[in-house]
Amino acid sequence: MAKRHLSLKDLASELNISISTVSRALKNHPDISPELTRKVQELAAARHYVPNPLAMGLLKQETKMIGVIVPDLVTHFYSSVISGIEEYAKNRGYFILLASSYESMEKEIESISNLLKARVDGMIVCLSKETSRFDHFLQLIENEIPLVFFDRVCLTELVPCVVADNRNSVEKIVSHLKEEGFKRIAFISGPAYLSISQERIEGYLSGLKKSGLEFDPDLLQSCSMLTEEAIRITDSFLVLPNPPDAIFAINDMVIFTVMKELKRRGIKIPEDFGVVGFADEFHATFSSPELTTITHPTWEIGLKAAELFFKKMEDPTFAETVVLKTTLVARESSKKLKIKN
Amino acid sequence: MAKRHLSLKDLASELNISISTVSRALKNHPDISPELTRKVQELAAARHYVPNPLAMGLLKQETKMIGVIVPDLVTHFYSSVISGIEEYAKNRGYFILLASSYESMEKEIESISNLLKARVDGMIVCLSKETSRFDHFLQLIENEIPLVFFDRVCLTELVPCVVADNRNSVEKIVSHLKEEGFKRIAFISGPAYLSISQERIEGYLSGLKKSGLEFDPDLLQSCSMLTEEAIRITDSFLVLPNPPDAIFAINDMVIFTVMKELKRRGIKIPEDFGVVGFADEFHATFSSPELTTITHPTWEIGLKAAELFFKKMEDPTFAETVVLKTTLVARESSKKLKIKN
DNA sequence: TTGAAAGCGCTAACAG
DNA sequence: CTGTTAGCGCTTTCAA
Repeated sequence: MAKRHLSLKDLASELNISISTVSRALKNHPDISPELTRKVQELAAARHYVPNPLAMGLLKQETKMIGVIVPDLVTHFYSSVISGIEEYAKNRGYFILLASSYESMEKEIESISNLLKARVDGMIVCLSKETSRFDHFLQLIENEIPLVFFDRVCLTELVPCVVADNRNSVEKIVSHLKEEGFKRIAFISGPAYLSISQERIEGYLSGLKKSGLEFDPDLLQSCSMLTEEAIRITDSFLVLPNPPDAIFAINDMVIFTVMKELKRRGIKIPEDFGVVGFADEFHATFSSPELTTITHPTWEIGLKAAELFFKKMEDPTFAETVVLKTTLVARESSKKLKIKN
Repeated sequence: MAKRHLSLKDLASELNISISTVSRALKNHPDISPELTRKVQELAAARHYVPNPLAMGLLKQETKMIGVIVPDLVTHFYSSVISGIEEYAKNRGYFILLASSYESMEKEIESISNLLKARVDGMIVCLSKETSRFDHFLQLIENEIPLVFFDRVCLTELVPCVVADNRNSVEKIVSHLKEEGFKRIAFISGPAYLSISQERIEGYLSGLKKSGLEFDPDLLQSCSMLTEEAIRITDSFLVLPNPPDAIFAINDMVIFTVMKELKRRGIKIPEDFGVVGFADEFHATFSSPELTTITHPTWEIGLKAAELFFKKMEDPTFAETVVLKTTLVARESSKKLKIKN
């Protein structure tokens, strides 16, 4: 319904010159006389002329839009990464087209198809937790559509990736809990086919070894990340003949649920049970006790993903994986020692 | 870098017919013979032909994109509304172009300009908390660019709006606290020029009256919604000669901060002090005690805003304000009575 | 029943 | 130094 936007033609007819002259004047083409150039640019500014991206896109076969697919929008981790991507993209004159997979592979595939319909120039993606096959991404790669993964990644030999140092993060958690005096550390991991699950399990095993603790298979469980399952797993830990005295989980949602379940059972945190989260959701400091977590550089992950995206656009063979450092923020939920003093 | 997408021309040359025939066949134009139509459609399907939105857009002067401006992405309220908008838009074949104002009027204006450059067909906006002048929106209206506001709104005679029933929400809070036995209820509001602040203050006053409580100006404060100011106001309440025994705030961020400050001072919630939030951030149930809040139908706000947007596209004079009901979810932070039993 | 041509806004090669 | 023209992909008269 909007009024027709101003076009080069309008400027041209107003100045009684040709369209191409206007076009050239606006880009300071040396062929155009300085006075004319100035006159054209002044009129364009006065009229708030904005080039039509559709026309440009049609001509150049590019939309200057990046499709971004995340499992959901409402998790702080993702929205923060998106903000980072948006910031970097904006500075390069690109827009972001957002799509949610709602943690479903089917919706992920649908999102890709939608973004393709919108002719995005490429995509930045965090896999859904269901995604165990990668055909839909292979197809993008075959069509030479620039692609970057972050956090939950795959096909790392073909696609640039940005990930947190998951292995090291978990090692930090284990050693921190050990130092605080916890001995039997349980880990609720995510679906086995996810890269982040595998890396964190590796970190768990190596962390235990480094800390001189034994690995007990009973203390390592995979979780679909649903509330009910987090509760079920927590309960199953508690009834073990030799139960854990500390626990950490693949993300904060799960660990918040665990905390709630522990508190419901009258178990004291951190006196009886150490608890550590993963991702540092915004509200970690509002829980009681405040949650010790691994903090991810979410904004930087977004910036880096966008940076790699533009590299990938320039060089189709580019496929580096960037690993970003995380930080363990020790809060109350794991401070057994302090309490004892 | 991506391979050139398939065009009508490709299909036409493959079938040795003209482009316009292919175009017509694909939209089941009656002029085209059934067999040809079938043949064309089969080939198009086999080749996964997707019409080029840039070409369509250029022709029809529309991008099928809606610009959405929110104060930030990482607040659950906004990301949830966005999800709702996205859902509705997707079903109508529209995409969403996202922009954050970061609660700054300057960035809001910049976002509008950016979205205009991208030639969105219109915008759905929640005002930044700084926004006290509306020239930038008046300009959109003058240019007949469809616009819808949600939550924080303005220019309601000209623009369709979706808001929560703020007045009634606050009345619910006041009467709930009164019933729980609290007598001096303080309210930390937002900037005075925001519609939500005004409505909630109205609800505060009428709620007090209905509950037979007296209004004490000392107990009503405006807040910029920054952490430091929330702490300062909390402290100022506590040193009053006649301090409040309950408090609620314009949003959950502020009230979480207040809770932390109260706890830090050893004040017991809800025994000594009742606390109620506004917006029901995802993590309200993870705080300790669990936070009583007003729940907003965020998803529905998004759906409705999108619905109004399409109405506005069809009818430029349309400017209805839709008011959605909220719910008070009573949790521990306000349950004085239960505790006493 | 089908094809040719114009035009949406823009750039770039080619003329003048 | 400036104008003309073709073409990006598509729809839509107008012609055949």
